[in-house]
Amino acid sequence: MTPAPYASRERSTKERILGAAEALFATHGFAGASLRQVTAAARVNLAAVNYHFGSKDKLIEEVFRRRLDELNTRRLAALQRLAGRDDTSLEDVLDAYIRPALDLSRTDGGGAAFVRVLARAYAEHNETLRRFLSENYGHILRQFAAEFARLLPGLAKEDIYWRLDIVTGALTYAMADFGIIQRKSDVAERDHRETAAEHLIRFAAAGMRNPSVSNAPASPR
Amino acid sequence: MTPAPYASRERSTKERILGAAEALFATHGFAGASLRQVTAAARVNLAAVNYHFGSKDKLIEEVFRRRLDELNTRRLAALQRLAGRDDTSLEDVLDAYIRPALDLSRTDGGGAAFVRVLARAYAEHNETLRRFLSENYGHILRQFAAEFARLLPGLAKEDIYWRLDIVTGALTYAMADFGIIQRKSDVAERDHRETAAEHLIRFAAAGMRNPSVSNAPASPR
DNA sequence: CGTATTCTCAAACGATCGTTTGATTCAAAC
DNA sequence: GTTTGAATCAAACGATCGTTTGAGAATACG
Repeated sequence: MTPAPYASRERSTKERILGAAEALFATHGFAGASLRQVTAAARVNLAAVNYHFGSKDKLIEEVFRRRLDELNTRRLAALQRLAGRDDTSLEDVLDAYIRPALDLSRTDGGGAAFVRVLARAYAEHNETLRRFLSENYGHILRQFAAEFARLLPGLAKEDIYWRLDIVTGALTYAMADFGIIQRKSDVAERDHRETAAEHLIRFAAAGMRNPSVSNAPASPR
Repeated sequence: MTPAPYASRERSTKERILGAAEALFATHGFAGASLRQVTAAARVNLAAVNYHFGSKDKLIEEVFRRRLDELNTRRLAALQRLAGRDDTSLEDVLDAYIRPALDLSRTDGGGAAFVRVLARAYAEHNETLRRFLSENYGHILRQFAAEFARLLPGLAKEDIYWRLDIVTGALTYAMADFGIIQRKSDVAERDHRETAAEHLIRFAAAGMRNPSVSNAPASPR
């Protein structure tokens, strides 16, 4: 009918599918969002998913890869601006870890949806996904742990990983906007997230600075 | 209405369904676990779910109600042993909040599965479920917040809710065993969880005790 | 006992799932 | 202008989903 050349379309079919899938996976989960919903939202044919990605599982992997590559790159870049410097504070390192995730959630192009997809992946406990995330994640985690170890010399290495794990939990939870605290209608969403980030960083810094616990029970009642 | 006719069986059909549903929802999610899987695991007929619960959604609600009633009761009982006393520490109150969830995850009767179901519910972001949880949750939260306010008189009420929210995030994450830290093979699971709880309580206490942040930006770079 | 009620069961319902097919359309290479 | 390979499309595939049905078995009550 219309001889509109594909190259002149706003976005390619693959990108439209990835965007729609991201949004729908965030809302309905991986099992809950069907390929018919995804392709309808992306305004492409149903068969396009299997043509371009091979299967639904491969599509899910691509949704992750697209965002995680950028998130990890940004975290590392922020960390490397601080690592080894004398004037680096604990809050700075936590900021390098937390802020890129926050910024991602503010991206216009669906980043806000992705952080919910990420949180969902943790909940799904899917082994394939876990391994995939762990591979892209362990790398980052080790570098941050090394910098924390430098700033907190009195802390056992094991304690650092424990506490970084706790921070990650609170961050995942906060980014996905699970919280009981409801944003007031007169507060913009980015201000709400900024406030959440500040609370989180302060909280995490205090928890991190705590003296080592390895040989002292927490609450001996 | 009538007393269980199959009273001689090990467990009633309803209970067997609830147990199997809990385990399968934890593993595969609400959309991912089918009623055929559930009824097969419970060794009951497929139609039994709709007969006893009305629908799959109602079954999901019952899975929550059964455990949450007990969890909330235990948290309140622990809190009321501490509330208002002179010798109550911040760690004690956090213990009353965190420990019952921990204990629940150690229950033989599938409690360990339920904490993962609970975490999943947060991720699902289902509005019906959220409202249901909020109703059973806001009640608890307010009482704990009041006790925290007593022990931390310098802290704004808003800050208390923010921090309690952060603790809940880290707790939910920890209970569901999402963490990157893998339990070593020579450490029993309950020891692993005990260690996680101690770290969490210590971390949370330090974060809670932090001076108020409401009028001071976190990381003014 | 017989009757009523509660529960279980196999079978089927229509709907929707992920995936595949084969024909058709398009842009570019020759 | 013809050929070629990539991309899109409508249609259908078998499988599985939640739910419903109606008959039969088990229990309770008169």
